[in-house]
Amino acid sequence: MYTRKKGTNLLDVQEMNRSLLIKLLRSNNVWTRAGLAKATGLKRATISNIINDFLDWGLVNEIGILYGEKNRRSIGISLRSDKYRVIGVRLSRNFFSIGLFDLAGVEYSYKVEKIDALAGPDIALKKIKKEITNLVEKNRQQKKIIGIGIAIPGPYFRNEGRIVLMTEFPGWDKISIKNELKKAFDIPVYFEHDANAAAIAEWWYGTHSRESGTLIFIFITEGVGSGIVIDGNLYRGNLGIAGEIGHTTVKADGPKCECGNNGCLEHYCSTIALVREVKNGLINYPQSILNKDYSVNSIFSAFNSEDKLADKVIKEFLKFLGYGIVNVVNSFNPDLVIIGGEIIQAGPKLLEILKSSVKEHLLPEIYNNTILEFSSLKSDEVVLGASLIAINKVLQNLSLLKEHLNI
Amino acid sequence: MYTRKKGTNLLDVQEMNRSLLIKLLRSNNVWTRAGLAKATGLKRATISNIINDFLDWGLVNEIGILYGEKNRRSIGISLRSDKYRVIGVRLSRNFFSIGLFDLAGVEYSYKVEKIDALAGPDIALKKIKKEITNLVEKNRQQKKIIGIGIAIPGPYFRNEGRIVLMTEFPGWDKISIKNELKKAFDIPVYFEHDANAAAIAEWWYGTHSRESGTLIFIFITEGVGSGIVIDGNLYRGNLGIAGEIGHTTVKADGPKCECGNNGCLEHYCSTIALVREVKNGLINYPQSILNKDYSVNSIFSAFNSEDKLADKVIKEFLKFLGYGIVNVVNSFNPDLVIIGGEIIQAGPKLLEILKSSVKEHLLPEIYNNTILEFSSLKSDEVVLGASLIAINKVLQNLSLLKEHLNI
DNA sequence: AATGAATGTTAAATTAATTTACAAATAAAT
DNA sequence: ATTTATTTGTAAATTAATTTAACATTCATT
Repeated sequence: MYTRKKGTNLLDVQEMNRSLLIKLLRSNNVWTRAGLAKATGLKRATISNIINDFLDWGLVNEIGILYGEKNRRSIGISLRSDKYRVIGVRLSRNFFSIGLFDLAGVEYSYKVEKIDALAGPDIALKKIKKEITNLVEKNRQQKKIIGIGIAIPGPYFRNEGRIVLMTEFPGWDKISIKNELKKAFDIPVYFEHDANAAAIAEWWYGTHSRESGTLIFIFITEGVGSGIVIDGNLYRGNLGIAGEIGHTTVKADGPKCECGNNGCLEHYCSTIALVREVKNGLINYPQSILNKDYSVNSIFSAFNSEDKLADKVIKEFLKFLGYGIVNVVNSFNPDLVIIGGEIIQAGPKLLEILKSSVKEHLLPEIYNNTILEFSSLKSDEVVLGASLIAINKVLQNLSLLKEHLNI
Repeated sequence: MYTRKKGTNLLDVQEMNRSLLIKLLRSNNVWTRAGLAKATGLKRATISNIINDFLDWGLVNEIGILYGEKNRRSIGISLRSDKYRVIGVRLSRNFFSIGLFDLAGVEYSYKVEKIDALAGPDIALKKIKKEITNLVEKNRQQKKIIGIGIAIPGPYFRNEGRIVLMTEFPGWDKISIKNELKKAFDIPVYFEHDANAAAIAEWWYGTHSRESGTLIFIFITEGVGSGIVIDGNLYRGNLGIAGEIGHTTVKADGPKCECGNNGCLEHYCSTIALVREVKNGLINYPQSILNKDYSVNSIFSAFNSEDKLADKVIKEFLKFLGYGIVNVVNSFNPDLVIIGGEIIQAGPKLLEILKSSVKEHLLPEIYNNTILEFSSLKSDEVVLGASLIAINKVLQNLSLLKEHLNI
C-alpha cells in the first residue's frame, strides 16, 4: 500500500545529510572533508561540522594525511566499522551457518552446523539459539553486538514471520521464527529470505559493488528464487515475496507444482531437478560415470569432464534457466543479473553455455546492455547478506544509530 | 546505473514541502490549510506561508467556506487545474488519437484519426503535427498549452528515442519521433510507451486511484505489454523496457518469436493471436457464427453468446494469459493487476474465467492479496496517460512549474 | 454567558546550511 | 628564492526555512 510522505523540516535536513555522509563513508574506505563536500554538493563548513560531530560520537576516525587534488594535504576520514559486531545466520534445509561481522561486512568468525529441518523446528532452533548465545557471551567484554540478521529459505510473508510454501520444512510453517528469536535475546533481530540476503550482499560487495540500478540475484540451490535490488534497496512487493521466480511458468503444459502452478521454473532449474534427471537418465546412459554417485558435485565434475549424461541433463537445465533469465530480463530490465547458489560451483563452462542460451533469446540491444555473471562472493553470501540486513538497519537509521552510540 | 544522491539544503526543504503540497492538492479536490498541516505534519504557519505564496502565483484558489473538524469554518483551497492545458497523443498501428486536457486530467477535446503506419512515418507524422498545430492555434488566445505527451507502441529505448522491435512499423525504427516533434513545436514534448502511459493513467484515475504500492497494468491489443508503477512512479529499468512481458516465455517448446525468444506470451495472448486461432479453427467448427466475420469484436460477442469456437479459442487465450499474470504476480508481487486494451471489451465473463485460471495457479495467500480487475477508465486511457506524462513533468518539478508561472 | 477547541495569521525564535574571511600547505610561475 | 594561486580546513556572521508562541475568529458545548 502506498503511504503518504510527510513534510520536511530542519531536523530532517540534518538527518538526511548525516545519513548521506554515512552512506558515502561506507562506500569508500577513506574520505576527506573536501572530498565529501564535492561528492554531496554541501559546503566544506557543513561537512566539517558534521564530521566533527561524528568524531565526537566515535563514529569515525581521522587516519593520517592524504594527498588530494593538486597534491594538497588533507585529513583521512574513515568509518570506525570495527567498533561494533553483528551476527548473521543462514537457515537451510540440512545446515545452518552463523557468522560474526563488523559494520563493514568483515568476517570475524564463521561456523556451519548440520541440522535436520525435516525433524521440525525444535532441535534446530535450540542449536541456533545456543550458537548465538555463545557469540554474544564471547563478545560481551569486547565489541558490542548490535543486531542479528537471519536469512531463511523463502518465500516468507514479512508481516507474519511465518515460512510459506516450504513443504520440505514440516512444522516450520506453524511457528514464527522471528518471535521465537526476538524473545530469546535482548538484541534486535531482523529477518530476510535467503535470496534477498544474498542479493543485498552482492549489491554491496560484489564485483559491481554499489553501481547497479536494478540487480537481480538468481539463487539456485534446492529451489530457485531471486532477490531484487533497485537503487540499492530490496524490492519486496506487496507481501514481501517479490522475486519468486521459481514458481513462474516456463512450460505451460509442464507438470503441476505444489504451489498450484504448472511448469514452474523450479521444476527444471534446481539441484533437486538435476539429481532427479540424472537418476532418470541412467538407464539410457549406463556407461556414465554418474552410475554410482549422482550427487550435485559429481554431476558438475562429470559435466566438466564431458560425461554424456551430465552434459545432456545440464544443457536441458540451462535451457530452462535461460528462459527464466530471459523472462526476468524482459520483465525487470535489470542492468545486472547475478547467478548464485550451489550451481555456480559447476564453473565457467556452465556460465558460457547459459550465456549463449540467454543471448539467443534476447534482443541484441537488450543482451548487450545486461551483465550476466556468477556471484563473485566466495564465502557464504547468504550469511554475509543476513548480517548486512542488520548492519543496514542500524546505519541507515540515524536515530537507531545514535541509540547505540548513546547520544 | 545507480546515481549518487546530493546533499540537502534549505532551498531543497522548501522545494520538497511545496512539491508535497502540490501532490496533496492534486489528490483531493479541496483542502484546507489545517487539513494540509495534519496530512504533512508541518505546522499551520508553514502551510499558510506556502499556500499564500501559491495564491500569489495563481496556482491555487480559495473557494468558499468548508466545515472541518468539530464543524469549525475553514477556507477551501483548490488547485487551479484548468489554468493550463496539455496535449496527449496516442500513436497506434492504424490510428492515432489526440486529446486536450487540463492539469487535473479533464478532457476538453478528443479526436481519432486513421493512419497507416505500414506506409512509413512520413504521412502519419505530418497528420499528427497538423492536429497538434490546430490545437495550439485554437488555444493560443485562451489557455496556455504547457506540454505535449506522446504515447507510442513499445518497446522504446528511452535514451535514443527510437522504436525497437516494431516489425509492423517499417521505417519507424529509422527515425527519432521525439526529435521530429521536438523541433516542430516550441512546447516541451515528452515520450512514453503506451502501456506505461495507460499504467500511469490507471494509477492516477483508476478505481484504486493513488492507493497502490505496486500496480501492474497489462495492456493487451495487437501485442501484450505492461506498465509498472511502484509508489506512484513508473518503473522503467535499465533501458526503459521493463514490463515487456509479451516476450517472456510461457511455453518452452513454443514457436520462435521475432524477438528471438520461444513461446512468447504475445504469441498466445494478443488480438492477433485470437483472430489467427479463430481462422485456423474454422475448419473444425463450420457451424460457428464466426465463419464469415472473425474480427476481434465479433469473436467477443460470439464468446458471450456461447459460440463453441470462440469459447475454445478464448479459453486457450485465457489459459496463457493466466500464466502470464501468475508470472508477473510471482515476480513483482503487486497489490494491483489491471487489465486494459481491446481485450476488456469482451466483458465480465472473460474476467471471471481469467480470475479462476489465475486463482488455480497461485498460492491462496497470494491470490487473496492481489486485486485483479479490468481497467475502469472508459475513455482512451493511453491518451489520458500521455497527457499525464506531461502534466507530471510540470507539477512534479517546482522549477519547471515556476517557469510556466513566470516566477 | 462562559468555556474550550479548531482555524488561520503574525512576529519572534530557532536552527541548519551558507557565506565570508582567514590560516596553513603546497604547486606553479617568475 | 620569492611570489602567486589553489586546495584544505576552521570560525564567525548571515541567511532562510520551519517552528514556537501569542492572538483573533468562529462556533460547539456547558
